[in-house]
Amino acid sequence: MTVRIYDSRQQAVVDLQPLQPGRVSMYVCGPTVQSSPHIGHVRSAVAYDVWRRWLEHRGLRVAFVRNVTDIDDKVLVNAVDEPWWALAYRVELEFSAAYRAVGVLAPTYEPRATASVPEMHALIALLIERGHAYPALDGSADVYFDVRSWEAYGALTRQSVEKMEPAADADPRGKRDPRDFALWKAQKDDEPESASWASPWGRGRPGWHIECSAMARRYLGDAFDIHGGGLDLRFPHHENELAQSTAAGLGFASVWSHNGLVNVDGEKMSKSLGNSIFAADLLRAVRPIVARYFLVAPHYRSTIDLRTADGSLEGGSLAEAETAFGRIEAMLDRAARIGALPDEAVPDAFGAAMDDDLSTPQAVAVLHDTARAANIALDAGDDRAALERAGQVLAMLRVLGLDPGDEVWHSGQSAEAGALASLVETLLAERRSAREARDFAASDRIRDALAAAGILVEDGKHTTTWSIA
RNA sequence: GGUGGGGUGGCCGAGUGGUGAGGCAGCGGCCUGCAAAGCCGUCUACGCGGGUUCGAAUCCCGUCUCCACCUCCA
Repeated sequence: MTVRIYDSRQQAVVDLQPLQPGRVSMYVCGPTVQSSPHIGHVRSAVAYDVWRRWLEHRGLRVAFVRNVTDIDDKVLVNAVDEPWWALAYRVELEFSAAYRAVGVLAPTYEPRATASVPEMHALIALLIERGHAYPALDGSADVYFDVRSWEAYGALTRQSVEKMEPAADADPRGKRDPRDFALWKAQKDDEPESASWASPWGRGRPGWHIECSAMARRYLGDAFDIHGGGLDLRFPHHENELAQSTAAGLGFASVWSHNGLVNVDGEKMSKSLGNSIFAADLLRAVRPIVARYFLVAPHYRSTIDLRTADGSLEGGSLAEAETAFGRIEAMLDRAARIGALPDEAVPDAFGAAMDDDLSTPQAVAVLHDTARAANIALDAGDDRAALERAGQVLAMLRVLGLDPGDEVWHSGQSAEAGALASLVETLLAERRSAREARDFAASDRIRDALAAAGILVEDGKHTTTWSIA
C-alpha cells in the first residue's frame, strides 16, 4: 500500500515517496505568537497531527517539526504594556495548552525563530551571493529577495509577477521591484533594542518567511518530504519560502500540503466581523474530544463551516458532533462491560480511505459502520463478535487521536468523579431492588431524581448504565 | 484583472462512468413495566441548459452563482 497525498504545487494527489525509505520529514507552519489561538489554528494542528499519526501507523518514522515564529511586526505592535518576548512566550503557552487539550502530540521538535537567526543570516548571504537578494538601495539595513531574478517565482500559486500587487512589508523606495519582499528588516527607531540582532547588513530582525526556510533546513535538511500549513499561507508565505529556498540551491519540500480554513456560519472569521471562535471558546462549548472529532470528521482540505445555533456554540454543528461521537462512546461502554476489548487491526476500508489523501470522511463512515456492527452483535448477545468489532473501533479511534480512554482527556478528573460514581451506584442499586419488586413508582422516582441532577439512566438487557447528560 | 475551490436529499457532508457513504433531524416499527439506548425501515438528492455514452452527480461545451487568495492570516 502506498500513502497518497495532495500536492498543492502539482495540483494532484501523488504517491508519497520519502527521500529516505521508511522515514518522513514534515515541516508544518506553526503560529506567529501574536495573539490567542483560534479554532483555525487548532484545526491546522489537528489535521497534521492526524497525518503524522497515520504515517506512523503505516510504519514510517516521522520527523515532525512545527515552528513558533516569535518575532514579527505584529508581535511588536501587540506588546503594548509588556516586553515583546513576554507576549510571544505567553501566547506560545496558550497555543501549547490548546494543542494539548485536543490531543495534538508534541512535535519532534518545536523551534523558535529567534533561536535560528544565524541560520537565517547564512541563507540570506547565500542568496546575495547567488544574485537573488540585495541590500536595500536606500542604504538601510533592509535586505530584499529579488523577485525578478528568479524566474520560477509564482510557481506554487501559478501567478505571474506582472499581475501581482506590490508587497507592502517595507518602504518600496529601497526595492528594485515593488514585489520584492524583505528577508531582513532594519531596526526602526521606535523598536526596542531587544528586538534586533547584529547582521552583516546592519542591526535588524528577520523578515516574515525567512525563518521557516532557515528552520526547515536546520532541522530537516536541504530537502525534506512534506511542508504543511493553512491554505491562507500559500501566498505570500509559502510562495516566498519556496522561492528563497530553491533560489539558494536547496531542494526544499517535495510535497506542499495545505489544510482548509474554518468559517463560522458561512463567513470567514475576522476581527472586524467579531466572529472569531478562539480555542478557549471551543473548549468551553464542547468536550475536547468532541472538538477533535468535529475537526477530524470533514476532509482536511475542505472548509469547515462551524454552524452555531443563533450564535450559541453549544448548539449547531458542535451539538451534532457530540451526538454522533457519543454513539461511538456509548457502544464502547456497552462492549467494555462484557470484557476487555481485544487489540484489533483497523479495517481495510479504513486504511484504504486514510491512504487516499487522508480521506477521514470515509474513514469515519467505516468507524460508524463498525460501531453499528458492534451494536448489532451486542443486541444479539454475540459477545465474541461484539468485542472484535469494538476492538476495531478502538483501533480506528486511536489512529485518529480519539481514544476516549486516553489519559489526555482525563487530566482534569479528581476525587469528585469517584465520589459521584459511588453515590449514583448506590441509588441504582436501590432502583434495581424496586424494579425487581415491580415497584415502578419508586424506580421512576430514583430515575427522575438522577435526571434532575443531569444524570441519564439507561436500562440495558442485563445492566443499567448512567452518564452525565 | 489574475490564481484557485465550490454549488449533492430538511440540514451537514463523502463520492470522477454502472446494485444511491456516513452523520444530524423527522416519521413508522422492533425491543422495553414506561422510557432511554440500540437495531430495522422510511423521507430516494446532485445549480441551470445542451452534448458524449447502453448508462453521467461523475466526462465535454455553454451558462448562472457562491467563496478564498493576489504581500497581516492556521
